[in-house]
Amino acid sequence: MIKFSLCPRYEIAFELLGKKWTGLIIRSLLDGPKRFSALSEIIPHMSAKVLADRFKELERLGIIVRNVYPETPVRIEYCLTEKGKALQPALDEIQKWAENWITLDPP
Amino acid sequence: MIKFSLCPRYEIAFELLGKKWTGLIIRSLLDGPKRFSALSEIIPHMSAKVLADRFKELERLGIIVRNVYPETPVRIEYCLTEKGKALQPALDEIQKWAENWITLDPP
DNA sequence: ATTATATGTTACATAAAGTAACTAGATTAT
DNA sequence: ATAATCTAGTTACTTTATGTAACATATAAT
Repeated sequence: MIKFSLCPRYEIAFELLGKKWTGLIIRSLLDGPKRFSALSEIIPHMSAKVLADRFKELERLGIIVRNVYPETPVRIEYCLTEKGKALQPALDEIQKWAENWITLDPP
Repeated sequence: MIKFSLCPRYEIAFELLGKKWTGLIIRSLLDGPKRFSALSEIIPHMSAKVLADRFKELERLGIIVRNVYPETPVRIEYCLTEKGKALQPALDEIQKWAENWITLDPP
């Protein structure tokens, strides 16, 4: 009997996207480079601790780069790489799905 | 100043996909209905506890249905709804991204 | 020296996931 | 009748991930 199994690359992709906040961080950065404080405002329920963790992991995986501008006060921007930008079609499809199938609770 | 913010439906979509194992479970079910033990074999590192939790949540969200066949021994199948099947394009794009950008460690 | 600002870090608390043993209900074997 | 088997979970307990709020560091302006 042939056993169905998942693609290992797909599994690795979901080690990333299957973590809380990651999909929101990357989508925010598709809009353009952003700094730490800006991301914190865009995703207010995410703690600074987790944002720092995610930035480190995304940088390690080559999905974002950290750019330091020694102004005053210092400005640090996080920017998607080609690998990161290449996630846009996938995240756009999730957006489409959400618009078609998610109903918001009435306020 | 206009503040960039994320689509609430997209955020809800990632409350789902941003949980460990969810993306793998749904992708497996796109292949056809499957039972508890089959999923456990397809995703061997996932515990039965979490699989039971995910099945309950996915059913609550209307993404899967649980079908009971009173054979002997009992057979229970989990099957994607239209809402669940509609995730296929998104997961296919993640698959494409993974094939283009994820390199596997050499064995 | 004091203040201000951005970018984080740290210590501690709670929630989520992992592990391994166990349960329930329905056959089937002894 | 009792024990063994099978699927589909559950339970008690441990470990990991995330949340919270206070603190640290670097730079420059006052």
